[in-house]
Amino acid sequence: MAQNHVRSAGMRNGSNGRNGSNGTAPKRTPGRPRSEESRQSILRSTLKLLKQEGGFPDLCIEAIAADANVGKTTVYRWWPTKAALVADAFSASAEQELQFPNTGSVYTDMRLQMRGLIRIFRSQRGKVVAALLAGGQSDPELLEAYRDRFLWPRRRQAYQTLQRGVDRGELPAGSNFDRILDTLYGPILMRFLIRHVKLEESFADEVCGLVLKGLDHKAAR
Amino acid sequence: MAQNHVRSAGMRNGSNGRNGSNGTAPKRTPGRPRSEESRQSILRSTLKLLKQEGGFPDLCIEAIAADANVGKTTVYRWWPTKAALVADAFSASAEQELQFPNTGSVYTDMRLQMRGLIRIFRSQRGKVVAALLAGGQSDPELLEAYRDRFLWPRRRQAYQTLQRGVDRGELPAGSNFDRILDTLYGPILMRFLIRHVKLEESFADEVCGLVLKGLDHKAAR
Amino acid sequence: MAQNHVRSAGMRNGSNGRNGSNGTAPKRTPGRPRSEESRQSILRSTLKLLKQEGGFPDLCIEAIAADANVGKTTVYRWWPTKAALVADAFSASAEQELQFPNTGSVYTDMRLQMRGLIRIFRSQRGKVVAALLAGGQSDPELLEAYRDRFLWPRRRQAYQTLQRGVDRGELPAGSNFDRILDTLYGPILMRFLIRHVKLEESFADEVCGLVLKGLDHKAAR
Amino acid sequence: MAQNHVRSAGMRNGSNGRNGSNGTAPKRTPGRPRSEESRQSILRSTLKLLKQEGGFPDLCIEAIAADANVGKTTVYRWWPTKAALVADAFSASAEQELQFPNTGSVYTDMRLQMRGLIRIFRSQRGKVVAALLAGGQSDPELLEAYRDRFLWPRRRQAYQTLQRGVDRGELPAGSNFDRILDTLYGPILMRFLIRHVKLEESFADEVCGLVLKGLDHKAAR
DNA sequence: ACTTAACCGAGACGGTACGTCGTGTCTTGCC
DNA sequence: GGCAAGACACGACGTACCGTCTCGGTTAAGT
Repeated sequence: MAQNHVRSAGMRNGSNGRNGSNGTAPKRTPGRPRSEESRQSILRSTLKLLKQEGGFPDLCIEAIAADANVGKTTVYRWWPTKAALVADAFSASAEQELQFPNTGSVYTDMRLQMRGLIRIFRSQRGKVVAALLAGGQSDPELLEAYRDRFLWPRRRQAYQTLQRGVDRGELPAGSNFDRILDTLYGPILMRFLIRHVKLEESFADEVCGLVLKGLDHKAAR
Repeated sequence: MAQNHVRSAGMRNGSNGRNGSNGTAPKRTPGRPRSEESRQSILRSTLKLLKQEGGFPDLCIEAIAADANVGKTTVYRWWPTKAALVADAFSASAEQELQFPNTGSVYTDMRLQMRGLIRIFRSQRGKVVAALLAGGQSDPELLEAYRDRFLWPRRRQAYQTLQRGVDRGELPAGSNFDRILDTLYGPILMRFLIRHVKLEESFADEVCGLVLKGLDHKAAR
Repeated sequence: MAQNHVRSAGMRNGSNGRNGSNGTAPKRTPGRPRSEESRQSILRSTLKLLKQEGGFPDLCIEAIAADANVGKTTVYRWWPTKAALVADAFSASAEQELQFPNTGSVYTDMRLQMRGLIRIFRSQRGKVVAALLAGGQSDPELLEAYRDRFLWPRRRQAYQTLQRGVDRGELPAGSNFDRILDTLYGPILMRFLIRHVKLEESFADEVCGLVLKGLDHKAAR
Repeated sequence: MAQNHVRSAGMRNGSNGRNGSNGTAPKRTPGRPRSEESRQSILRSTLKLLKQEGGFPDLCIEAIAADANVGKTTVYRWWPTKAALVADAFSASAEQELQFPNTGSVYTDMRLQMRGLIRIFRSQRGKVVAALLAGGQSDPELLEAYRDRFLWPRRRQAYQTLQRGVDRGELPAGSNFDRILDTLYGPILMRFLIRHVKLEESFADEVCGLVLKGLDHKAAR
């Protein structure tokens, strides 16, 4: 629900969202408007450097500004911390992905989406997620950003997928969705972060088998 | 007793592994022996500061040395990186806890141990684990330290617990233990790290119910 | 009245240099005329801040613009450098003071005027003069402004005063006026700038005594 | 008298000044001693850059550190401000110069020394003095440094020179030395700083003539 | 009345230098 | 040879101003 940025870099001027009843004046703040070009250049450089070096801690704003051909001030003007910047950059890159399919089977829907997640975790993009979660351990705002922009949007879709399963009778009515979802995704996250066992796409199938197969006739609450 | 660090600098001298009666090599290098007092003071300060500040990234060796009343050189002499130091400090504090009980029921054995883990995660010690995992995302050695000193010792015990379940017929023969364990512990780790849902001890019961109850008559492979 | 700045940007338009009756060029450029209010506000703020902070080097245009409730652009539009601005501000504040009296005695005329100068040096206005001279050491234009607007106007009057002395026979004919004047004012400037001895008004009397008394019967060339 | 540095970069260790009655322990502070090489390198670079660029205000510590192959920290460790650094650098370069001769004539002694001063003012070194005095107008400590290291040492010598004149009967007994000296040097300083008249060596002769010739039979108090 | 042109405030922009902090290394004298 | 103390070269930090630039909005003179 809370969909705002870490510290809203919001829309101050520009072709911004409708403003109420006043149809005549789009109410721009005075002064030179923010450079959209710079903004995107910064986010692009952030992702680029985040994938290269030793992750979040070795990422330095000085380098981002240099890479983006931008003054350091411009970075600091719009993002209060390195964390907020990374969150924004990640979020900008994680727009329309990891949709849930609708195959008529909860098991298949979840399984396929989880496989997609594992694919992302194993790609370059995985480093960004790891950096975000790692950074979040010492920066509550960053963690909140991860939840708001990555976790909740997807989980809302997951709720619908599970609900379809309930409606179809595949899952018992009254199932605790969060409990199920954490039990499905937790194992993937664990292998992703701890790396004690190689994370394969097939692991999605295994976890789904373990968790969902047992549900169709046993109680999940 | 003498805990070596990640990039083992071995034991050169000092009051290490007793060799009084051993006739093979009473060899002690010349010079002043390593100060056991300093060593412990450093590890103590490391843990202390790790719990306080913004976790691993904000932890600085300068502060540790100051807090421990020790020269920076002494820290660098014995630990090659901040990560190694933290790993050692963590390791030194990870006494024998989280033993698995043997109640005659896999379900109960796992459930109780998982509750213990959640208790630790929710305590001050949790911050250290979080810091270690966070740091490990950009430092493979640190992550390896976590696995070697925290994960594997416990998991070896868990294997035995599960095996007892198999022996008793509670679990199907040929069960993939790692798959089961990751499905049990992953959800806890997920809630611990992402904090999207409050991590309660009862969550251990719920996950065990979801995962283990379905196993006694469904195949886990 | 309209004081141009060092690197004269001339007068383009505005309610400046009255040209009502002048038939040659009543030419006024089109467009909005320069805001006299802003101009004075800027000069006022410049002097104000120059007296406060650490003098010329710590004076910053950003602060002037803010203090004057004026856009930075407006300052830069009319004054090419900080130095030019300060020179203008100083110049605008250097009303007709420090007139030379005409008592019938060179000694008295000089002495009284020098006392007036010392009074100014010891007042708030002194800080501005000091800032101007200090800034001038690394900015020839600024120094030139000091000379043109402060030194020469007064010195021209001083020449007349000395000439009256020559005419009256108080000073030898053929006296080198600059040499005399520098010998009179140099000591005051020295104490003002170096502050090794407190600068008192009576010092004017002492220097005049030392320099002028010896002149009426000894040759000054 | 007060001969200390701006903020004494004093002698903490090294082959320092005799320490009282204890002949055995030269009492070195612990830790790595200050690098004499760095110190000199910094002072050298400071003078070099001060002569080049636009004087004191354009001198930047970053450039000094770079030119001296030294960390910025090292500069800041030993000199609190740019001003203090310049004062030190200047002082280190102004050791044994501008001695007063002893020719048997006050007039000649002063005249020759003043000519030497003018030579310095007209040389590259003059820029440093100007920078020091300019900086001093907004930095009392810097001005104090100028007085302590440049003015007073020389003035003490000047007192002796004048006293010899009194002893010889060239100057009236009870002469106010500071008044005389300011009247002699002030004019030179004025022409040096304001540059309204070219500063020639012969000006020393002229001022001495004007001031000292009148003294041998007129009272200087 | 309408256009044109220059002004104005606000404030974002790419930069440069600031003074500070932490890094990992080194150099001392003492233990 | 370990140890504390602490100076060293280095590099990134986050801030302050620089001088430039774009905005929307005046304010007149010249149509």
